[in-house]
Amino acid sequence: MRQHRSDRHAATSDRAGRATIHDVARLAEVSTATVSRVLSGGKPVTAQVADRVRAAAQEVGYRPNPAAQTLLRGSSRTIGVVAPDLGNPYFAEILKGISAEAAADGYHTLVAGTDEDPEREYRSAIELARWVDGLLLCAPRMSAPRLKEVAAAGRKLVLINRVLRHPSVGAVVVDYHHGVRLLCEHLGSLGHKRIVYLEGPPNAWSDQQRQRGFRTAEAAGQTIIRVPCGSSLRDGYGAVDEALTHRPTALIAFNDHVAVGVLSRLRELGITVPDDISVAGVDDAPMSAHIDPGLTTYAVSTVELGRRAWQHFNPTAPTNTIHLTGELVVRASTARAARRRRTSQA
Amino acid sequence: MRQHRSDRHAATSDRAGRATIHDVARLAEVSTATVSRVLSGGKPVTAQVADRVRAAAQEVGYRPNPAAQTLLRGSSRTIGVVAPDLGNPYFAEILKGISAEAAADGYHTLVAGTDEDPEREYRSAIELARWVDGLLLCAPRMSAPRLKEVAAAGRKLVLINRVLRHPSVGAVVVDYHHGVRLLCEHLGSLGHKRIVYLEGPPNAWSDQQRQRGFRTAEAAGQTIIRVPCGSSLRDGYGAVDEALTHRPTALIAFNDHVAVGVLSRLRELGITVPDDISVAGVDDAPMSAHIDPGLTTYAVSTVELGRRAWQHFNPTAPTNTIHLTGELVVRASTARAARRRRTSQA
DNA sequence: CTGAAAGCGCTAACAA
DNA sequence: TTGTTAGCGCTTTCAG
Repeated sequence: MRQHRSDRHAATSDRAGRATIHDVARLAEVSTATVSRVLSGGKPVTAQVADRVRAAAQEVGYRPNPAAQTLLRGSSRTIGVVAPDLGNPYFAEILKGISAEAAADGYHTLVAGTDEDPEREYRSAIELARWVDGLLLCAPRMSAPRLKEVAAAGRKLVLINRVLRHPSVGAVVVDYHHGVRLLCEHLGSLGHKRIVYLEGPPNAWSDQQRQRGFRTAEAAGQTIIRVPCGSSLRDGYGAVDEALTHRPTALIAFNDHVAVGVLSRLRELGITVPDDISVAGVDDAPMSAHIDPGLTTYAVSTVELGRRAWQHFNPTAPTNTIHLTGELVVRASTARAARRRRTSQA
Repeated sequence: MRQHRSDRHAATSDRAGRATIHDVARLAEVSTATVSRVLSGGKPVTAQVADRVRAAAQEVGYRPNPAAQTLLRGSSRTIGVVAPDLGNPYFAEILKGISAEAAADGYHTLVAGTDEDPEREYRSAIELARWVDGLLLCAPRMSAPRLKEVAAAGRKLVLINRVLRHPSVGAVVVDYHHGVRLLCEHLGSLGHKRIVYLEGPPNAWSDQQRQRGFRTAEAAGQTIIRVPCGSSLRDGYGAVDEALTHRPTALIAFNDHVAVGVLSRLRELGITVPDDISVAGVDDAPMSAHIDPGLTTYAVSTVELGRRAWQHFNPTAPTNTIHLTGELVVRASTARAARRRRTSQA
């Protein structure tokens, strides 16, 4: 007993999807070519034949084998998305946006998380490149030469929050330099002169852009102290104690998740925000408007990010770098700097 | 100028990945069969030939075409994950967990978000079913008959937070009945007798399980008032005003995200948690321990969920329903019920 | 141990 | 309008 089965009852739902085009052709008494023509549509076929084919296809529950179609067409109608941390809401939202756009155009989305590991990132990208029509790398940490390897291994490469000098690689980046400048100016206008920056992951291009913003602030006379941290809530929580040893009047976190961790630890320590210290984040996560105190941050739309990234996959689109500018959102976590206590040794 | 190119320089990185097995065979002066044998490993080949093949493959940057392999093997080494909302951190974490497990075993992960739409959910599932070796549906909203159709259309179906009477469908579910009972007992012991439940999405099986828990609480003498809400932060924010018209002493939200929205709105209204009203969530989101006040909730490990789900894809695993039990986490958002004011009309 | 040939399921070119 | 045929890139018999 193999593929065949003329029993009518079992057809509709039993092994739906396993039938081949030959089964349909046999049942409709036409050639496989005709079946293909009917089902792909827009081809010259007699209405009567078309109906017979469709009925047969329905009956056996035929769905074309996508691997066969891919092999033939040379396109899987699939894109790949690689992100450092799929659990991070920021990347989750980007994934949501891009996969929705892709689905609307009939594309599937393959994902891979890399746990911030540049090596796994590279391997995942190379691996997926062979499958997909286009590859989207979110905040890739790998080196530029490897990025170029990936570009060469695949059809189309698009980067989010990373730039690469390469003729065929598109990118969508948030202007974090601008964001940090806005944040620093805001804090400066509130009298803050001594600010700790809780740094993001090493190798993160977007952290380097923030650093540029801080250098601008330093040139303008502000004091910026850099403390290694990371990108998650826990990282923020864990970096507070060291940050405080530098006696800042304000903290700027790599992103809002870090900032939430920071607020949590400060609360534990009995330090009031914003009275004792101001805190700001970056990215405007959904929760940032809803926590207490509301978080001052730099807001960029992740849906816009996803949408723009998808546009890059349009073959007619120019392969350039799109810069997205956000805006300062001032909430309750920042306020006028507390007068520095002369000697505030605990 | 088509596929061929004997220029040595261009080989390594230029069009890496586009070379076919024939290119390698030609360069190594062997048959394609031998190339295949060498590259798939474990086949009898002379060491010398193997070296020559590997060198040739390296030189032209050969990577096998996955569509061809899939067509031949009948397996894409890919699983599909469908979730109502990819941006929701709960599903993002499940996706992270499952895709990490899958990747560790050499499987890829296809994703689809459905925006809570049962119709799109069904279509995505049917679509993916043809591609993948296994399908994971997170909290599916579609009807049982349709679920069975999906099960029939694909190779292996696993459900998260939904059960289905079907011999070949596995499931991993959280015992929300238990969770809600714990939450109600906890609140009961604090003197709460009038509790509003902010309901989850209609059609959500996991909401029905919570409802069972509430019926148990009602049988034990507590008063539960149900208010339609949803699953997101915004939903929670928006449902508070109606909830308050019922004058509860405590609120239980469908999940922690909803609860955060609730806390936010209560704060706006000048209502203090837990002094004026207690609030609890479900799922123990990462932020729940870090917000103010810390959220009392029912905690289940999403990584455990993902890991168990992956186990179901092991062909030797029994196709049963795994029940995951969580635990009550008491934090600052719940406290003894305030003495009811006789007439507290605003 | 290696090569030749068949064929996975489908679509496109060419005939009829 | 329809059928026949070739072949996408790979793996796997079956001979040698």
